[in-house]
Amino acid sequence: MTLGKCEICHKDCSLFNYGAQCCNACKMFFRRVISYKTPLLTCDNNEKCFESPNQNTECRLCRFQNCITAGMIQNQEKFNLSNVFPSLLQLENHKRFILENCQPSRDFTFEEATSVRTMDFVLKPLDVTFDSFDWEAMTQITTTDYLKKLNFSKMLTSADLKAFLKSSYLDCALFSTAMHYYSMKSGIIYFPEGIDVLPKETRVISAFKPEFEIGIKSRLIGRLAELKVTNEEFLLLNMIFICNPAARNISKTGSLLLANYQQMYSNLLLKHCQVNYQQQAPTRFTDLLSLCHLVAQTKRDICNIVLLLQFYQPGIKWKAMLKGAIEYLLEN
Amino acid sequence: MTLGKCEICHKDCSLFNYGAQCCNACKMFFRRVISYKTPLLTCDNNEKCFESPNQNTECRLCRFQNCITAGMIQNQEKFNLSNVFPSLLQLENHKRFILENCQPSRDFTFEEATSVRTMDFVLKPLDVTFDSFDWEAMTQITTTDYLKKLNFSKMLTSADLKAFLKSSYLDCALFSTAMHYYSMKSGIIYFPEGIDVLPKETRVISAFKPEFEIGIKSRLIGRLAELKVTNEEFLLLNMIFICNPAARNISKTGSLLLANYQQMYSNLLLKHCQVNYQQQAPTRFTDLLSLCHLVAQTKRDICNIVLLLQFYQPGIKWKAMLKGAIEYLLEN
DNA sequence: CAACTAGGTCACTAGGTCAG
DNA sequence: CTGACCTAGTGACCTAGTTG
Repeated sequence: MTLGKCEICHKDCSLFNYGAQCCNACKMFFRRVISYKTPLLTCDNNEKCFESPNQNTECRLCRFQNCITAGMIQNQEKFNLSNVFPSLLQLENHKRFILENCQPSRDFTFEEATSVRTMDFVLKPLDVTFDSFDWEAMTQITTTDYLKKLNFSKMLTSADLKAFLKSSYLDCALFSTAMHYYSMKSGIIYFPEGIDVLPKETRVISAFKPEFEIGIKSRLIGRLAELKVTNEEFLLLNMIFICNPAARNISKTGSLLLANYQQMYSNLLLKHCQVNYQQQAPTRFTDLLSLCHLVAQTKRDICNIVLLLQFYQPGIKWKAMLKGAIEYLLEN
Repeated sequence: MTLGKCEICHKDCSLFNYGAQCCNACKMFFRRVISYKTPLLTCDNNEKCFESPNQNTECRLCRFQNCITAGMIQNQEKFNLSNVFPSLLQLENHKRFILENCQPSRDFTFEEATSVRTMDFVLKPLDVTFDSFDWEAMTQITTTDYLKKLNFSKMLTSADLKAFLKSSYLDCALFSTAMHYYSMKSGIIYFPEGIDVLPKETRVISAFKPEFEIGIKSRLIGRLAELKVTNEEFLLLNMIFICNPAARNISKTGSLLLANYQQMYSNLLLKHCQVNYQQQAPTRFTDLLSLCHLVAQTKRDICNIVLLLQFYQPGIKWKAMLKGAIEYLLEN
């Protein structure tokens, strides 16, 4: 009867569950994790339990990594629109509230912001005013904080979480900002209190062309308006862009997990389009996905601005957060 | 071998089952549903799974809708008198018990009563007395509750269930009341405790002719007595009248399902007549079916009374239930 | 007897429960 | 949190009855 072994715990087993040959115990474990019944995942063994197959201590995180490696994947059925929207919306609103009303409890570094540790925020006194750099740093910190709260973030190893956060936070921040100001009927993006997203230092750069500025401030938002993107579509698209299995330095397991989630969000968006657009669903779906290119282009524009700033204004004192972010950005 | 595709799940398939080209899996699914082995049917996807043909997630309700649309129909053989009578009788008796001994747990609206949600009843204290309007509302609520418990009701989408309930509850209530008091040897209908079915407000209407009153109270019951309608005949006739494929606002699929059931109950009644009346079976069958016109006529009379009441007694405060019911009635 | 179909059986899996 | 055990839905396969 026992024709094989559980791919996770290597016990004798002939069952198939969630797409992998696995015993009942591992099935139940996987199910509890992916259904967010038991969200906390840490490893006391340097996240290397699974590297030695004869190890007798397997922590929950490493056990889950094994599940993903074995190809286990959650049933799409419970991952439906009515389950997913409310939590995404709540996270998005919470992020916006923190961004507009709080400040970080101290000067976080880029490495700290992209680590597993959570960051504290305190209410911002009314007399504190942020300049463009402050807002940029604040946006990055709230965005990484937001990304860490996503369900699948808690299923990544600390190294993969870092790789994921570094690779996705900027796309997420850009897309989310554009969507926010589009929904406020604005044609360009800015920071709260009407602060320009481009620091004043850029004004004196002779090589700085107006096309650049327009590109950054209104290319993405303009397309959102053209397509009349709804909030639901944005939330799903954002997840699809974020779950990038090709994130730099990510492990094979992390990549698999992100690919699974990207697939599920993608299916969900297609379904959403089919319900709302019938025959035009494939066109709508493609139009929405093509926003990905605009986000990437905006990111390249920002990269160029940073290079120009470094060249023309070498004396700028970057905040800890921005310094690290820029280093990562220019490493590409 | 594979000359076509399953009309439900679109897999390659050359079989015909239950009147449609369909694979074994869909055959088994349909069989289980119509035999009430697996009664519960809900959709998490807004009941639109079947609107997009390439969807990978198909819920049970939508899959069943597809079966009906493909023309699948149950074998009449298992749908015989000895299977059908006991459950119909039990539902009818249960409704009568609730009507005479309970009251709604709160003031339901017409929309609530015709939604999928079940309604709660509580035992009526002995000192509570109902007037004519109370009884009318109570009759409508118990009737919709009764209709929701019919097997095929659980196979309708929520929208179709609403359309079905709104279109059928009054016929059902009128016919059932008439049958009840005919079987009690009464010549006219009334409400429990001897309450007049016509509210006292009608007495002062000058345009109110006695023929009207007689029509409503004794036309139908008189004909039941003339024909000496048996309880079995009533139960089947009631189903035939209720399963009206021409219900207003019903979808094509819902209409098909009701037509199927109407056909089956109709076949059953004819068979029942043949057993009990031999050569006179066709005559008996036609006589019984003609009761349909009397129910419709009684409904028109009620419609007229409501119009008169609204004209002569504009100050009446209708209960929530009656208000919605009247609006629907007068929309025709 | 060969092709076909209604209905039965049963191994299999997703998900729930509950004692430990 | 864990995992043995339970339940319900599923669909491949089987059987018996029908028909040309």
